[in-house]
This record gives sequence, structure tokens and C-alpha cells, in this order.
Amino acid sequence: MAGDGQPAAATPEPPGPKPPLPGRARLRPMATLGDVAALAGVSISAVSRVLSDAPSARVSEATRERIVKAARDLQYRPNFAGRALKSARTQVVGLVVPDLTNALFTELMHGAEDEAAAKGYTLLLGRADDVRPEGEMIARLIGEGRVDGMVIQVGDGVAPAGMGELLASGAPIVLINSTYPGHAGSVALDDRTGARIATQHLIDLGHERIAFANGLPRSFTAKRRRVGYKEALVEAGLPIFQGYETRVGYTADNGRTALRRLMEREPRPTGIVVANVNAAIGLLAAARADGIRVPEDLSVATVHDSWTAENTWPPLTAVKMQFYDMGRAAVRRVVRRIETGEMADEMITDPAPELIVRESTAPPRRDV
Amino acid sequence: MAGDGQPAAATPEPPGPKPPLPGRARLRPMATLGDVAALAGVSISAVSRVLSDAPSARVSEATRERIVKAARDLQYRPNFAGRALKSARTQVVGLVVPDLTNALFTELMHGAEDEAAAKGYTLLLGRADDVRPEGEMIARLIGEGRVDGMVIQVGDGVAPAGMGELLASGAPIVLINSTYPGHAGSVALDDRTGARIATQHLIDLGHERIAFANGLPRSFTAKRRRVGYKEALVEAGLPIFQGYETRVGYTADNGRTALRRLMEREPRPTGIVVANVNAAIGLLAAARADGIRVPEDLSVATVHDSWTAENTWPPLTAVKMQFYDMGRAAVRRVVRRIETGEMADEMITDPAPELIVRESTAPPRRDV
DNA sequence: GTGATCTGCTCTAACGTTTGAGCAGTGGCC
DNA sequence: GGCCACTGCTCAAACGTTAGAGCAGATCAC
Repeated sequence: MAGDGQPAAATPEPPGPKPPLPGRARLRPMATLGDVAALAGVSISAVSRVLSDAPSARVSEATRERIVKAARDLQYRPNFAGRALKSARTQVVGLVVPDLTNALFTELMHGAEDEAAAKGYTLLLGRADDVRPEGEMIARLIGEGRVDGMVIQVGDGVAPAGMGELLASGAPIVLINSTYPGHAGSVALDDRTGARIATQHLIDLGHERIAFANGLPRSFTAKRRRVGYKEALVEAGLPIFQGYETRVGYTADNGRTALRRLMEREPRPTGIVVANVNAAIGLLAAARADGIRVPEDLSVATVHDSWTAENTWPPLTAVKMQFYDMGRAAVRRVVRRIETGEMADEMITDPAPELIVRESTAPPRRDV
Repeated sequence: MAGDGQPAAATPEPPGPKPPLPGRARLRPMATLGDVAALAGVSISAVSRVLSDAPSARVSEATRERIVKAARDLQYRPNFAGRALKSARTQVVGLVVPDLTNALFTELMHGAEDEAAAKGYTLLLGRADDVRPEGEMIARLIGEGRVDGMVIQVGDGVAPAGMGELLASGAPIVLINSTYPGHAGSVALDDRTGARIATQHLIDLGHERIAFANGLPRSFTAKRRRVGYKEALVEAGLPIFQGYETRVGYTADNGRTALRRLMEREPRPTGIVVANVNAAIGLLAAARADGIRVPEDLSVATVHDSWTAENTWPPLTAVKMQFYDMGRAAVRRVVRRIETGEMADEMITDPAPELIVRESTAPPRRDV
């Protein structure tokens, strides 16, 4: 806008016809390389090379300045479609998560966002709760060239139909928290350690009857957390009670169900490790409704932390799993795959899962 | 995978060279219109017209079938960049929210996602917590033609720098929960009614000293909720006490602060309307920590509902604001703006804010 | 003075799509 | 037999970008 006063050197006509309709503000067409070239009095390729400062740009300092100024004056921005068409790159990464409203996935998204921005990419949102098989949507996004790669979190270990074919096609896809036979490219949290830390915490407090409210049997994370739970018990020389594990799922409602089932066991557990914070919140609510005092009658430790965990009553002792970092790692992986071809599986161990002791855990009552 | 057995009718060479490197699965290039045309033995334009079934496609039934079959065999998918370049449309809508980890915004995102999918659009995620002024990012997204339009939620009423210019440019932008002088195109919830319903609920229970934990003064939603709160009091003939409103913000921490300030007032309020569920959750936690029993000593009703509200202790009485529907409406608006040019401001009144009575509210103790 | 090299550009093709214009062949009408 | 309309296609331009190849003029070595 500044410097529009003096007539440009030898411009036939800047960008298109621009009588501003007074009725409704019309979107004026963006300036193209051609417009900038015309204003600067040079060829399109000269402009392209200068603005994308290619090493092959041999231009005099004077010309360069004229071009840069013209671009600024016209508010030139490189057209995305033109660039994508030519380069077969969009600088977009697709992100598919099963449940947008889950606090944990939003943390993951946040990490993914940050890493993408740092690498000059943007995120395209996919939805895994589509009516149609997600595989089709993912294949479309990649096949149409809308995204350069994808980060996919499949819900509870159910791979969408057509996933195998898709992965075999060699598309840059990073799986979150799950793997697929023959596919290299995934990131996961150290769930085993996470569950182990939570269990160990209860053991350290003196609990000996520790139950486990786990996710669905087919869930990859549930399988890993299960291992961690058992490891801790075995190592402490504690028995693994029959029926002390439920495998209903990760939602708040699932947590309620889990509590009710576990509290029917004989002997009653004195502590419960919950595999997911949302389930733990539901479990806590159910305990309160049933008159079970936490932590007096029952200690509850959960895998996962989120801001919601610190606002429950009592505030939940939780093992913070690094979802944010996993999001970053996933995008880092997929970008590296896109740009260098390298692909690998990765487990986030740094930062490590971290125990955050709040008020839902205490030593067991000795009189029970 | 099925039906790959028989050789194609008369293929010169399907899409490029495809000796599958055994070392690493290579991404084979997608088939183009040209490939399909070659396989079907027709011109590119014929294929284009048939596959996008344009009314101008005058082809024999036999040709049409050959083309469709060829496209299917080659797994043809229209290249996004080519299409976008030609049509100057990307079928992508940008979504910018200030805080990805907020349960309310994720609900909004979810609605936006659904509506976008229904209209054949996808969502590109922007981030408002960028170091650089968001205005620049938004201008880039639009200017580069990465998105056809944007849905923007600016945090707490602070419009990003350059916003005015951007809106004036006539870009298809829909603002969420805020307006901008001279800009038509926004959606908002009926915050006034929401706050009013919450306040009225406390009045109906018999409360007469009702405080209000509000958001920041510059926040558009806070302004509207404030009106609803006062309206309800005035209508009921209740006095508006000095110092009964805090305006610290919408986070859980803000809620803690608000509780402590409000409980210092003389006389003490017997009920608090909280303008945001996250703040209410924090406020509840602070009350518990300070030995204030809810609802015996203090009733708490909040504007906004989310799954977190039903898992607090006590479960929060909340007015459900229709974030999901607002998300849908925002995308609906921006798509209509893109496709027909129509633009307007809209308030979501259907479905209306809905009172959900849980256990954080009760009649005031008469002995106080 | 001649050839080689360098500087500072421009020309052109290509990416994959859409779409207006054009064209050969057929059939109908008068 | 001439004209028209219709069918069923193809041709070619255009969208905005990138990048290899080319080219005129200046400078330099010998």
C-alpha cells in the first residue's frame, strides 16, 4: 500500500480489473508471478528465482531489489496450487485421530501442530469416526495428493479396512500407538513402563491386592499396559488375583463399569490401577456414588495425566504419559519419511512417564 | 487386491515404470487423466468430462463404460493440485481456535468437521497460539490459496493484528463468538440466555445472594453472559451486590482465584454462577480445598457443559451451550459464503441452551 | 583478434486439470 | 442435392509455478 503514489516504471496494467464494487467488498485476485514480473519489468523466471532465492538466480543487485519491491507492493504470495502441481508437494500432513473430544488426543494434536509448524507444514484434519471406512478417506487424501503424508491413530487397535494395502503402497504413514505387520513407521508411548510405575506406586504404599481396570483386549496400548502391571506385581512377589483385571475400555462409562465389577471380587482389592485417565474419572465418580471412599477404602492410580485429573475429587494420582511429545515425534517421523525416505518405529522414552502423586492414593487400611 | 489376476485388455504400459524395488516399498506414481485416456483409447478431455460427469459430456455408452473401467483399473484419483489450480478452489476450510486442548473447542471442532465432511470440504488446522501474529498466518493461508475460507475463533476478544485489513479484503472469514466492526459473518452462541438460565436456576432454588465468576472484561462472550446474569437478577427483583462479579478468566486456575475472591465478600454469596465450565471445575476444587461444602454451603451453576462436568464432585449443574452446533453453523456459513457470496451474522438459538441439573446446586441453607 | 568464460537475463516445457471451440460423420428435412 | 442439426468425439488454451536450456553481451587469457 505504501508507495503506490508514483506511477510504476512501465506497467501495462497491474493485476486485473479492479473497480472496487461499492456494494460488497469483492475479493481481489491475488498477484501472480506474472504481475510481479510485469511491474518489475523482468521475466517470470527471474522473479521466481529471486523470490524463492534459488542458487541458480543470477541477477544484478538492482534487479533483485526491483523484484523484491514489486512483490512487496503487490503483496505477492506464491500460489499454493501452482507450486504443489509443479513440485508434487503440499507441505501438508494429514492427522487422523479417533476421538477429537478426548483430552489426550487434543494434547497429541497440539504436539503435532507445533512440530508441523516448526517444519513448515500444516495439519489437515481427518476424522476416524466417519461412516465410511477410514481407509477410503486416507487413501483419498494421499491419492489425490492433498497431503504429503499422514499420522494415524486407529482407535482401540481396529485397523480400518484397506489399511494393509495402503501401507504396502509405500505411502508415508506413521501409526500412533499401534503397529501393522510389515509396516515400518510408528510412534508409541512407553505404556509398559507407565502402567508399571502406577502399579509400583501402589505397591510402595503397601497395597497387596491391586486390580487393573484395563482397555479392550484388542487395544495395543492395553496389551502393553497389561504387561507393565503384571511385571510390577510379579517383581514384588505379589499374587495375581483371578478376576482382578477388567478389559472394558477407556471411556468414563467404561470406568464406572470396571469399578462395579472389581468391587464384587472377593477379596476386594484395596487399590486399582486404571489404564486411562478418562476411565479413572468415571471410576472415581462411581466409587463416590457407591459410597466407597477414595483413598481411605480404595486407592486409585491412573495411567495418563491431563488437566482434568487434577480437578477431580480427590485429585487423581496419575502417571503422565507424554502425548504432546508423541504428537511431535509422529510428525517429525512422517516429515523425515517424506523428505529423506527414512522410516522407523519409535518409542517415546524421553521424557519418561512421570508419576504425579495427588490424593487418590494412600496406604491401605490395615484393619481390612 | 481381488481381480488383479487377468491382464488388462490392451494396455501399452499402465502408469510409469514400476519395477518394485525390493529394498524399500516405493510409492508408485498415481495415474493421471492421461493414463486413463491412453488405456481407454480416448482423449483426455473425454475422460475428464465423463469422470466428473459434466453435462457437456456427449459420449456413447460404450465409451463411457470403457473410461470408467479404465479409471477403476488404474485406481485413478483426480489430482488435487491440478484441480485446485484450474478451479481456484481447494475445498478446504481453515479452522483457527485459540486452545486445542480445551474440551469446548474440541466439541466445536467436531461439529465443524462433520459439517465440512457433509459439504465435501476438509479442515485445515491453524494455531492461534503462534509466536507470530495470527493475522499473518491467516493471511498466508488465504493468500496462498491453501484454503477457500476460514473459521476463526479469536481468544478472549483480542483480534490479531492485521485482522481489520484481512476482513476488509473480502476474504470468506467467519468469526466465532466475536464480531468485528464492519464485518458481516459470524456465529455466536446465545450466551445471554445461557447465563440467564443458570442464574434463574439459582433464583428458583431460593438464592438471593448470587455471585458471578466471569471471563475477562474484553471477552465478547463474557460481556454477553454478564448481561444475562444481570437480567435474571433484575427481573427477579434481587439486588446486584457490589463486588459480586469477578472477571478473571475461563481457565480452571481462574476459577480458583474467583472462588477465593468471592468468598471474601460480605455478605457471602450462597450461589455462584460460573461463566465457563473449566473455571467451574477449578472453582469447585478450590471450594473443597477451603472446606466450603457444595452444595450445602454454596451452590455452583455453570455455563457450558462437557463430559468433564458430569464427573466432578459434586457433578456440576450446567447449562449446555451448543458448541457442536456452532461448529457446524460456522462451517455452513463459510461454505455458503464461498459458494454463493452470501454472508451474515448468526446466533445459534436452536437448539437452545439447556439446563442440566446435577448435584452442585441446592436451596440455600436458611440458617445462614 | 579469437576463443573461452562469465554475467544476467529470457524462453519454454512441464505438472494435471477443466472447458470452450472445433470437426468429422450421420441422419433428417425440404 | 443442399442445408441443418445432432452425435461423439478431439484440440488447445489456461490456471501459476519451477527449472533446464539457451542467448546476447561483457570480460579475460593468450
